Formats: sequence, C-alpha cells, structure tokens
Amino acid sequence: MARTRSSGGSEKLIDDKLDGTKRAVAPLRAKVTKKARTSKSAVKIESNDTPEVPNHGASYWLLKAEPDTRIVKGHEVKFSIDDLKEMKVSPWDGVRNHEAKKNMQLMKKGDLAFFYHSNCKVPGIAGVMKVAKEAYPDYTAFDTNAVYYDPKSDKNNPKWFMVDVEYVRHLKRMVPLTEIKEYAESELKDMALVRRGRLSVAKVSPKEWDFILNLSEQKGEE
DNA sequence: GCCAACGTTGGC
DNA sequence: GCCAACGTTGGC
Repeated sequence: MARTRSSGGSEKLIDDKLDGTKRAVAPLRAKVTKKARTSKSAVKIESNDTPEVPNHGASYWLLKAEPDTRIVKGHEVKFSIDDLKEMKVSPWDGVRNHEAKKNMQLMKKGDLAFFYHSNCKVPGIAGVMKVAKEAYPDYTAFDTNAVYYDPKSDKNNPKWFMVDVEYVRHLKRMVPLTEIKEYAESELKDMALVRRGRLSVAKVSPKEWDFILNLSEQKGEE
C-alpha cells in the first residue's frame, strides 16, 4: 500500500475536508508574532496548547512507497524519493488501510515525514518530505481505471484520504531497515516501523526522528 | 518466489 | 460478534 505515480487526474476535485475535523490552530511558527491580516477580527492565536510536542507542534511521520516498478492489476506501480524530487509536490494516494488513513488525517501542514522505500533490494529510509496539504479525499479510489480503485468509496462519502507531500531532501546516506533493526531492542524499540511492520503510514517520535537522522549522518561515505 | 504476520471478509 | 478462510504486505 503506497503511493503510486498516478496517471494524471483531476487533482482538485474536492478541496475541502469532508470530515469536519477542521482545526483552527495553525502550526505555531514559534515566536513570530502573528499579525492579523487586514482584519482585526482575525482569530487570535495565543498559546501553544500542545506543549508536549517539541518542534513547535509539528509531528513526524513515516510513509512507505515502492521505488521499483511492479505490475498491479495491469498498472505499473512505482514511486521513489527521486520521483518525488522531480515532481516537487505529489499527492500520496493509494493508502487502503484504515489505520494508515487515520494517521494521514492527523497530519498537519508543515509536519515532516520520512520517505521509506519498501519492497525493494535495500528497504530503508531514503529521505525527508513535508506535508504540503492536509488530508482530503483520495480521488483515485473513485477512478475505475486507477490501480487502487475502490468501488466502495463514494464521492459523497469518501472512504479513503490522502495528503500532499513536498520533497525536502535525500538523506546523506540511506538508512536501511537492517540497520534500524539493530536498535529494535534499544533506541528504536517502540518504533512503529519495527513493531508494526506492515503499517504504511506511521507516526515517528521526535526521539526516533533525531536518532535516525543521526544515523544518516554517520558512516556517511558511500 | 517463499512465506510469516496480520488485516479483511463473510458464514453462522 | 466470533473466527476460519482468505488476501495482502513486504522482508528475506
């Protein structure tokens, strides 16, 4: 389950969230004083009421995609960090698992995510991206010709959602799954990637995030 | 390409 | 609403 390079498609079919969970609080840009734009009736954002999360309220995630071409129902499926780099921004479509979907619906614009390469010679974390658009209906589920068409998803009551992600960077060095597993009983013992291998969209704790970034900076010469 | 782990489906 | 059968994920 992963994003695939989708064949064209009307990207802005539906732009609004349909689940009504809109949250007014923008990711807090640290100390920058928020100037109300033209209107004094603009909502005042006072306090960071999510103090438990560092990095100013942003969260970290991990999303899996398959970088190698594979044929699924007659369609080529493939999406790598290089593809994302080329596209700059892309919808992350094709997630067909409820827990993964739920995680995508929790993503906030500006959150950071690891791009994980799965089902390939060397599975592992290849790069960093950020959430460019929060969850909205996955229109590929409505498209009878799409790989991940789901007849049970109705435009008026969408079953599947996606976010848009934006390329940030490749890691200096890809961090392979084998290496991550070396810490499965220590620093990364609670990591979803380790404990819930099949979940394609998972949360990453700030500590795990930093730990993996550190790994990627070490033994860098390849 | 095998297969373990785990998610989903459907009969009862 | 249990649970066996079935399907899928994804590392190896």
